[in-house]
Amino acid sequence: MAERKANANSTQVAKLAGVSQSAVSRAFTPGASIAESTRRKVLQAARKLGYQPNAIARSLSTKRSKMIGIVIANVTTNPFYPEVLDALSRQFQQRGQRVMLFVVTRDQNLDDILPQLLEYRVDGILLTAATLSSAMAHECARLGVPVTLFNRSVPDAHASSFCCDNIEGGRMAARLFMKSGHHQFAFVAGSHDTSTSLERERGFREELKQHGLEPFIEMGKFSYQGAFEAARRLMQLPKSPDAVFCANDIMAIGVLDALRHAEQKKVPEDVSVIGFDDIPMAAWPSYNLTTIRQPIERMIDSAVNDLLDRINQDTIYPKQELVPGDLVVRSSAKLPSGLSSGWVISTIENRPENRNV
Amino acid sequence: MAERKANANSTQVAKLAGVSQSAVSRAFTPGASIAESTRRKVLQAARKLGYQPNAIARSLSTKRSKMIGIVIANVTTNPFYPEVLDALSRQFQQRGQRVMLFVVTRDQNLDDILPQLLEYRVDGILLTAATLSSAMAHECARLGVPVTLFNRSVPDAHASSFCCDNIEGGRMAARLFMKSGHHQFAFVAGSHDTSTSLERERGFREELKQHGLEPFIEMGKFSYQGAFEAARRLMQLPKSPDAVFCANDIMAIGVLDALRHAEQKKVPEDVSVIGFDDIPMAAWPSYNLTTIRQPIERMIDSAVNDLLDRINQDTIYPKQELVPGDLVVRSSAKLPSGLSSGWVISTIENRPENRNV
DNA sequence: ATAAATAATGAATGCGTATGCAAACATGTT
DNA sequence: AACATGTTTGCATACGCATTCATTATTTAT
Repeated sequence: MAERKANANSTQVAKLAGVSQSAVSRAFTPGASIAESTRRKVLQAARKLGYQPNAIARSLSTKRSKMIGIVIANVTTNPFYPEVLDALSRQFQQRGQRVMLFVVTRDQNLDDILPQLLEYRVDGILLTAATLSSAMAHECARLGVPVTLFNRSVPDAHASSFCCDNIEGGRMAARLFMKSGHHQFAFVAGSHDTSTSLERERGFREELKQHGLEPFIEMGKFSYQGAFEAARRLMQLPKSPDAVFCANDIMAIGVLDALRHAEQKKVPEDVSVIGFDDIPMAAWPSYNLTTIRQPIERMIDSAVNDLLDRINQDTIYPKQELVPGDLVVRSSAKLPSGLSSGWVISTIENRPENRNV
Repeated sequence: MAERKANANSTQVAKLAGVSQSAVSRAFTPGASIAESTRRKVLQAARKLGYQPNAIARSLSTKRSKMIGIVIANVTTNPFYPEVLDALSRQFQQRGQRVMLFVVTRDQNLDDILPQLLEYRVDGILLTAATLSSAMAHECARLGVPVTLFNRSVPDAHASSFCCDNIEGGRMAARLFMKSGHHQFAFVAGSHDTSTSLERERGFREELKQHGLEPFIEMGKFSYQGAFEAARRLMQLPKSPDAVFCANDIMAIGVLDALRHAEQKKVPEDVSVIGFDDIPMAAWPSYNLTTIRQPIERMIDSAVNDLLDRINQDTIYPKQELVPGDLVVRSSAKLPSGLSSGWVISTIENRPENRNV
């Protein structure tokens, strides 16, 4: 019985419904000027023909593709990014935008892939764990395509950016370490050209420096494995650190595993570890990671709102927003007296831990 | 100096280059009939105007969007899927296809989101961790849009499907358990309506049954947390199991953590655990999970090839492919004598473990 | 040199929709 | 009944490119 109907278009529907093609178009355009009776006729004819408006043609005509380009890296190496992608994608779907996705490696040059997005006339671009060359920033500006960076600070003022306050995060880690009486500090960096890693390092350093202290630095390459090896190198130092701050959680977990399984160290008795992000795994009992939580949902709400606003009114200027993180105290770092595990210390408010396990 | 040039089109380029609009089109169409000299003229004019072909218009004209719709679930709860998404997306990018992404929850009905893909006239659809209603399958077939399921077996013959041999995987787990002298068996299921979980359970059961054995079943809801709780329930049974097979790795890890941190059990001395997938975390020293590896790359190669082939020639019929998994022996399950940890037992070949840590 | 074959070009049209505009219609007012 | 107001409608056109077809330029064969 499956009648073989080919892909109908609005003209065919119009003919069947006994109206003009315009009427069909209006029947599918919310808020268009059309009588309820004709709309019903049209919809009925459309159903009969299995008609569905062609979004490609609509895009051409309206000069709006209703597509957002998302560029993301590190999807497999850092569980933080699948979370970001999930939240972003849901938000855009919900707001009636489709997502055109590009997965890249951290070192991949966007100058080859942004043009592909622009070819498809995406309404806006969201970059995550990826940076924008200023040539490309200008190109997007010229074409009037708003760009938003997520979790990367911005090179010039052509793009919006939404970041956790990495510097303050680094400071918080340093303060906690110092308050609970550590002596040798280390920072496991992600890379030397990523704002997140650099800023977290900077805050950490600066806060230590105010007390005349200075951390060792090791490179963890933003990966479990890289951090695992970095931890081993740290432990071979003559004065090996008893307080290790990592540029993100996945590296903190690598460090924890190295300390426990390769170095016979107890955490936090011998060495304290603090991470950054608060990925779900951080709450697992095997790790129980003390970390700086990035308020993903809030950050993404802001980023999505900003991007959609800039798409709809080009009078709005790009914005740089810094969202404060929360120190989530678990048990991978020694506690100063008066603090107990399971609490979130926010720069805004204190509230009990209410997530996961 | 940034000359403010608006978004040019082929006609403007043609005028500047002193040729026809057709020539411009041909200059950007590989293999088109155009003299090298005119092509150069066109490209030069194009550069001067900052012209880039409009893929939307091209799609309308050619009736090929060069877009693949990918629908994926569980991105945040199971690290296996970010890996899949990463590989898929790369493959398609490399083969000149853009990706339109939809992230859904496991229980979300695709009948609302597939039409959105069809509106954009995607050339093909790839479904991962999501099932296809037969109404939608028919709709896609009617419109001539090929559909491929990844990691889900197929309800009817309108779609291709690429799966790991889940039944045989379940069997392998059962055999390993039995060979190393376990007595009480359990299966931690993902859900009761997902082919992966059902098939893995079935293989496990069938193999046990041949020896007159039967496993306990607990529901782990395809999540760390769900499996954590399932493990606790299992340990409260009068004859608590000493061999637990989980429908995937993330649940196996949840079970491991529950056994160690909530139940004071030693793994594998008291209880053996086997997972499924071989996600990167499975190789971490904290877990060292014995598991059935899904050969992602191979499966994805096949899936992508099949989908692109079906896009390019509609004479090709959908295909159902079953790829054998490999038993990766680490140390979360007791070993039978003669087997040592760190080996991959494949149904095809034996080869040393060569991944991660 | 000429015929025959081949390559390059431009004019015209189509892809499927949205929308400005003017005409047609409905509704309410006096 | 005539008018003013507001709502619906269809016509015509634009969106930007690919492609067919007929024409012209170029090459190759004889």
